[in-house]
Amino acid sequence: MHEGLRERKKRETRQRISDIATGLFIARGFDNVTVAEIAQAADVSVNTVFNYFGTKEDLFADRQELAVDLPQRVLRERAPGEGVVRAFRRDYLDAIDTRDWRYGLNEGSDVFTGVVNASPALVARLREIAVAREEGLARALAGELGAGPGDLTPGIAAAQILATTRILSDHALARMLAGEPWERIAPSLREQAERAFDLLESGLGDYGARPAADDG
Amino acid sequence: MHEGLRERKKRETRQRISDIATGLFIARGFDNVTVAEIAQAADVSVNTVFNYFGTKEDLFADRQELAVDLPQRVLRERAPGEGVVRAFRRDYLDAIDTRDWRYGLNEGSDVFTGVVNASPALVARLREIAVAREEGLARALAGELGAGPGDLTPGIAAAQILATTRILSDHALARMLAGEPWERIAPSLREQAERAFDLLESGLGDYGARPAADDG
DNA sequence: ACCAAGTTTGCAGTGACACCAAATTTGTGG
DNA sequence: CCACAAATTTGGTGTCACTGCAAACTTGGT
Repeated sequence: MHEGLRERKKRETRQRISDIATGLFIARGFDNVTVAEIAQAADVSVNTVFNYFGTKEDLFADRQELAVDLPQRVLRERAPGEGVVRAFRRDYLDAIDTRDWRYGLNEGSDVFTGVVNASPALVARLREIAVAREEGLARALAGELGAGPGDLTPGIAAAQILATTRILSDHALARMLAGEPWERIAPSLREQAERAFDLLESGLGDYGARPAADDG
Repeated sequence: MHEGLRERKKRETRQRISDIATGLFIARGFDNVTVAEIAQAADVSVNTVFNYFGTKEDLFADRQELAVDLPQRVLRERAPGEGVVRAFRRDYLDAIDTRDWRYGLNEGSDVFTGVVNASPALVARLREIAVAREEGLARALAGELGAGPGDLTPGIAAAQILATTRILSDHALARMLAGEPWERIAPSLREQAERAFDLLESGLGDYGARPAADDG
């Protein structure tokens, strides 16, 4: 039941391809690197690359795939009596403080984002992953709360929660890309997160109500 | 300042290509139709197709593109004193009653959806359009309410509102695809919409709070 | 009729990816 | 150590979206 030579080589080859590809992508941009090039640099045939990775985008997204069920973990591990929104609020604030990668706030995520934004294919890929995350969370919520198929609340809750974190992180990322140091970003991000989650909890109310026109 | 022969021909050609392409897509599926085929059927060269449409997906998305600023219209035309959520609630319920296409509830939208879902490329395209809609609404909100760049509320509101309509329509679409008649779908969809927009207004609160474990 | 600008077309790539059959490598029983 | 089967890699060949370019053609204005 040990790991044979075969499996080890496979793992190594896969890793080598992924690493080399990522390096090339960061250095020269996703669209300016051909799979043939990657194959050559990794000393395998093009076919082998496609044996391991179904598409070129998979070469870059690899790690992100794993993050699909992180939201479900937050759900599962919330404290007794703790609502879903509170759990995510806690988790997000914690991610800010520890600069954890799970909401894309780690160091180097600006470089990563730069590469992604330069390629429509990668942008599309990340969105797909976001959708998977949302669907996963929605399913988990529905399952745990025993919601029937006619109850759309789990889906809506999942969408709203992840939309909130997404917008918070997008904003932070934009500031990082603009060269603002993390020390300046973090405190205001904390405030914004607090306000955003407050909004989630208490709703939009009559946000944007236009004052009755009193003509004068 | 009339429309010359040139411009008319252009419009006609574009329309012909788009129509023929759409027909072929619906008949045989997006991925089973080549651009060369479309070109031949439309009696133009492949290059001409790409002159009018940047990508193959553009051939199908064409009409949807126009819908990008519909949400902004809802915002702009809301009544005095009416909050954003209420405006969209009204608009969505109206769309159900009139079976309008603006939220994808029209007849034939199930066929459309079937074609889209069968092709990853088209799915990605529609998501892109959804993103554009969201960004547009967010910008419009921010502009009208005079929100500063540090205020994330417009973005969050836009995301939450469109997420709500998206989920409502997705659900309805799924039922249409399952063959359920519209007459049965509409009433329950109305209820679900009411509840969904209520949720938007008043927030998630402590939704999903897990009861404190009293062991026994 | 004639010229300039706009449009269409053919041609020759490039690059992602599919399919397949021929090597090559690795795990296993004798 | 020697097959032998299964897994893996590889080369080859092909399709299709899409690009860039220069030639041919169409249209508007003179």
